[in-house]
Amino acid sequence: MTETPATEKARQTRAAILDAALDLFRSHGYDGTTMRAVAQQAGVSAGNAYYYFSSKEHLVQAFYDQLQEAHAAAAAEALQGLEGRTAYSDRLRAVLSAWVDIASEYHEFAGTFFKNAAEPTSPLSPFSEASTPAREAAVQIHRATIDGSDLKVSKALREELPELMWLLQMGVVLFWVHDRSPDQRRTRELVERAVPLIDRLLRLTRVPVVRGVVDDVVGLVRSVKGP
Amino acid sequence: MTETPATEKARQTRAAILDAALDLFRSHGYDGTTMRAVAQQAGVSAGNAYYYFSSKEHLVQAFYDQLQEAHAAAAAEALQGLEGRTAYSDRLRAVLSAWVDIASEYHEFAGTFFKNAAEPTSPLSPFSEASTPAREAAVQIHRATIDGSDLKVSKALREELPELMWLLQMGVVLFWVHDRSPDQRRTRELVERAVPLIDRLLRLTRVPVVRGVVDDVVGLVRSVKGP
DNA sequence: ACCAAGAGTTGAACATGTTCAACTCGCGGA
DNA sequence: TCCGCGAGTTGAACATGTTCAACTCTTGGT
Repeated sequence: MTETPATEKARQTRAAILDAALDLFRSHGYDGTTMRAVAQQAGVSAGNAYYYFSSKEHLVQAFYDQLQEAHAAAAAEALQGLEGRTAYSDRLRAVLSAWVDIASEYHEFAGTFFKNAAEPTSPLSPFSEASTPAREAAVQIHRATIDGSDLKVSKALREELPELMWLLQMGVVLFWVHDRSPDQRRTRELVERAVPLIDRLLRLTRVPVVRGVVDDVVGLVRSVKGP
Repeated sequence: MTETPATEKARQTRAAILDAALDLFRSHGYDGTTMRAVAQQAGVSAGNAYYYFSSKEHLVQAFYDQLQEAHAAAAAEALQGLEGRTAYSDRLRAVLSAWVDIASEYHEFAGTFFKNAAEPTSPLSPFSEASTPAREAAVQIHRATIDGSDLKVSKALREELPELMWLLQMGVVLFWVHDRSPDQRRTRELVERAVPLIDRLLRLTRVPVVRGVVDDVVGLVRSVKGP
C-alpha cells in the first residue's frame, strides 16, 4: 500500500504522477510507458515517482481502484436505467456490460491485469489481502444486483452468490483480456448469450433433483473460502 | 519459436543453456536467475543465449513442457493403477491428484512462473498460440480419462468435456498457486471434495429439466471457442 | 525568529533483459 | 588446398526499472 501523503502539495504531486501514468498507459500501453516518461510528464524526477509508488506495478493498482470506482458508478447508473425491471438477467447483463464499456478504453494494456492476478505473493493480486477493499466493493455491486432482483434461490446460495458472480466476472475479464476482436465484440457477445443461461441455471437450482447437489456445492465453496 | 540447431555441437550448446536455466530456476527461482548466470553456468556468453532462446521467457516454456510431460506420465500410471475401476470420479481424482503431486516440487517458484505465464501477450500464456501443443496434450489426458470411464452424457457435451475439464484444472492450478498451506493440503482437499460433486453434476445433465439448458451451454461454449 | 526533524526531491548509479556490429570457425565446393 | 559463406559467438552498448546518499523545503515547537 502507498502511504497517504501528509500535505496537500504532496497529494497533488501524487495525483499528477498517477494521471501522467494512466494517460501514458492508455496511449502507449504498459510496456511502452517508461517511469522516466511518467515522471517527466508529471513534472518530477524519475526517482521521486518511487517515493509515491514503490514500483511501476503499484501504479497499476491505483488504476484498478479507479476502474473499480468507475464501474461501480456505471453499474449503479445502468441499474437505475432499468427503471423497475427486476429480472435478474437484465440486471446482471447491465452490470457486466457496464464493465466491458468502462474497461474497453484500456483494453490494449490489459495484459497487466492477469499478470498481477497470478502472482500470489504480490499485493496486487485480486485475491490478496491488500486488494480486499476493492474486491469487496466489486462483490457489493453484485450483492445489490441480486438484492434488487426477482431472483429466487436457496438462502445458502444467495449468501454466496455475490462472491460467485464476482468470480464469474473475473472469468469474463480473462476472456476479455484475450479477446482480439474489434471493440471486444466477442466479449460482448459472450455476455449477451451467457447471462440468460446463468439466469436459467440459477432457477434450476430449486428443482428437487438439483437442489441436493447445489447445497453440497455451496457447502464446499464455504469451507474452501475460509483459511 | 526457437529454431532447431543445424549442427550437433549447436544442439549440445542449446541443451547446456537449457539445463543451466532449469537448474538455476529450481534453486533460485525465476527472478533470482539472471541471463548472465545462465550463460556463465552453460559456459557461453550472455549474448549467445539469445541466439538459441529469443527471451528469458522462452526458457520457461521448456519448464512447462517438462512439467506437462511428467503429468501425462503420472496420470497414465495413476489411471493404470485403478485397474478397471471405471467410475469417472475415481479417474478424475487420479488425474488431478497426480498433477498436484507432480507440481508440488515446484510450488515455491510457481508463483513467479505463473506471473509471467498469465500475461496474454506472452507466449507462455496457456491460452497462447505457442502453448497449443502442450495445451492439447493436457486436454488429451482428460479425453482419455473420460473415454475410459463409465460417464454417460450427451454427445455434444462429451465432445466439449475434455477442454472444459482442462479449464477446471486451470482453476485448480490458480487455487494451488495461492495455496499457502503445508504440502498444499487445501488444494488436495479441494480436489477430494470437488471431484464427487462434479461427477454428480455431470450425471444431472441428463435429467429432462436440466438437459435443455446444458445443450444451450454447450452451444455457447462451441460458438465462443472458435474465432 | 530560529532550529531541529522529518517530509519531499534529486540525479547519479546500479542491475539486468536485450540488441548488435563485428568477429571466429567449420564446412562444402572449386 | 584454399575460399567464401553462413552458422555460431562475443563483448560492449543500450534501455529501463529501481535504489540511494545527499540535498532542499516545510512545519511545529520554543
